[in-house]
Amino acid sequence: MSFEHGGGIDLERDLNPAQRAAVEAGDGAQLVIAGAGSGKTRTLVYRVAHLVAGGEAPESILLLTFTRKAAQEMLRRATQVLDERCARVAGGTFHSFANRTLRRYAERVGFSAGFTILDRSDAEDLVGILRSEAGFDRRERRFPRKNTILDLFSKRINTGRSLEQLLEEDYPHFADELRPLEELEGQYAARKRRQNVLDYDDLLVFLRQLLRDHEGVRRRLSATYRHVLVDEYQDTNKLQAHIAALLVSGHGNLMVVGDDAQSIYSFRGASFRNMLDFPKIFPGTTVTVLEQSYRSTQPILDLANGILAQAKDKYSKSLFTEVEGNEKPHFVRTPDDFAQARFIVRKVLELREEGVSLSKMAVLSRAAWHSNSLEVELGNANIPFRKFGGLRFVEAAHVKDVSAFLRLAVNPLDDAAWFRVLQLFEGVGPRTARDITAAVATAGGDLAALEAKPFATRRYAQDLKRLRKVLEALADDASKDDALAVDEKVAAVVAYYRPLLRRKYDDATRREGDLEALQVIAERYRSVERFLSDIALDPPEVARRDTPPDSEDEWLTVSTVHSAKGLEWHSVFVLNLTDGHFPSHRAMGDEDAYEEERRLLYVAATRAQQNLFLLHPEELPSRGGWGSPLAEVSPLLTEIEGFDDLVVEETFSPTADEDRWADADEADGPGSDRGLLARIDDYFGH
DNA sequence: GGGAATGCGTTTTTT
DNA sequence: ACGCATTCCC
Repeated sequence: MSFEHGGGIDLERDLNPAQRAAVEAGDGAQLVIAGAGSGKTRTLVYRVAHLVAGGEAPESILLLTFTRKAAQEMLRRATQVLDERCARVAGGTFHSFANRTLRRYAERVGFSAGFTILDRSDAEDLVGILRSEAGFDRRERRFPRKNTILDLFSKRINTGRSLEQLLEEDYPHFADELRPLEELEGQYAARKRRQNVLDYDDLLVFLRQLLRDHEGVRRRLSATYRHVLVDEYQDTNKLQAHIAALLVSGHGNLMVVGDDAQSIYSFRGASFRNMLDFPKIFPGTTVTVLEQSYRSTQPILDLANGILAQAKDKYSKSLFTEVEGNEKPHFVRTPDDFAQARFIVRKVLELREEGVSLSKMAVLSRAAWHSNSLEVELGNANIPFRKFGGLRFVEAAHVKDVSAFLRLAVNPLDDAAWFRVLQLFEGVGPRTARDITAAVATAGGDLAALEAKPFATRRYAQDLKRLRKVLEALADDASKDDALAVDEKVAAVVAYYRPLLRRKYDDATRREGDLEALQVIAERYRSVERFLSDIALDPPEVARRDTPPDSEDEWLTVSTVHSAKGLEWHSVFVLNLTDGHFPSHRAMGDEDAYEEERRLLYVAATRAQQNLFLLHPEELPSRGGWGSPLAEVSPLLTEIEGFDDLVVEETFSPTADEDRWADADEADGPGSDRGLLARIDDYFGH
């Protein structure tokens, strides 16, 4: 198409009337309620292109999205629609925007520009240190654990409720601990400030503070970003909504896009009420509703609408489509987990024979571990796949260890990093790590403290001495000519860390591979600070499962529903639709949580363009280990009115020769050579 | 007796 | 991978 090479945009041709209205709207506040697959991204892309085409400087447009990848993708598309100018539009997540802005204005909120960022587990470690310092770990009465404590602090910040309220509503059994928790919260804040570290919530809190309390800065930023666009607005929290509003306080040019029915992040304080309340903050808001789906067939939408019909609280909207196809979603019963995996393997191979590439198929689940046995079967059948969601590359213990060294080189006051690094040594546990950390802090970050009195005679004295040397080498002034590049620093850390790694893990070889990957990633960076903040805020995507190198471009997606947000595939499989897996048993007895499970299923179903398979294993290994209780069909499905008519029901059992011990070569059984063909293709290529 | 190492059971989602 | 409990070591 010619429009890809610039020369103006054809809104008439490329957009429907509702989309066009949103794209062409004038200045002011705008709310776009966009159903699944209704061209929400397209609308944002064209809006950006339209603004730039109309003469707006690209640098004065700010696009806030849920992941950095989403922003990059949109801006890439905008450059195709218009021209290269769109690549200069500012984009990223709220957190990365906060990071960039605070680096410039850190002093205004009592930090200095070199601050380091604590991810969730670092923050937990720090809370854990404070918790035991205060003696809460050795008390008679039960005291909340570090991750519960952090949940409380985080919810207070992100929802605006008070600690007292939160305890009462969500943790009544800890209601007596209000005082100590408040105290702990104060200490946590003070400690972070002293160490010049920020956690995820702080990035937002201090950005808001900066905007709210510093008029000059607010004006300058508001003048810099003359148009602010926010994607996935249903998954923003109060704090983020406040930040967006403050950012545009000078002009009111704010466009937010979202779908209340797809709000799936309330566990971290998000509220789709932000959508409902938006027009209250900005009277005169233009509201647009996008209801036509360009993604899914009508039978899939019928089911999706059916799921939503049960929802308690929503904007009403009803999706329709002109997409061709009348195949109803399949509701597939299998005897167990294993059969479920076999069904998927068989179906995936079958679809591929029909010409659907692996990259157009996805298997979605409620929780990352639900796909464990499937992954084994995919491996047996030689189906390349990539897994998204669950534990990430940079969250793996060995990667965290290496980045902790780098953090110390940048910021020797980072207690959480010390705590982690010190425990790598033989003879150092939580208690000793805490003492050494405290000694360094008292010395104001002077590494000489490592070789001072009490520790100099312990058996780990040599380790501390070497640690000091390594850290000093890393901290060498970056402006010097012979300073190490970022990847050289990573290499230096890895070389030092390797023996420690080998002592700690029996699968050290695999982990060393990850560290090599980390080194490659580091090559792209010119400063350790940047490298570290990206690791915390925009974790690089590294496939966690082996994909045969010759099929890099073609792999099946295995993902949590959360990580599938915003994406779509020709064929989608949803795993484990049983009472307790999807919905998660954790959501039982909590109406709001249960409603979120419903929206989650809605998101899963609306990822599908042509085929949707809902799987129900009738028997799953039970959680305790003993016995194998029958798994009831997910109430999320049985509650749907007319469910039986909305789906095609089928039962699948692997044939006898397809049993658990069957060799992969015989996996497709007699009478079928489809699987064989697929494997021949795999092996020889086309 | 304090603290480190070891083993066991459980596992929602993520910036 | 983590918390938790038990065992082991200095």
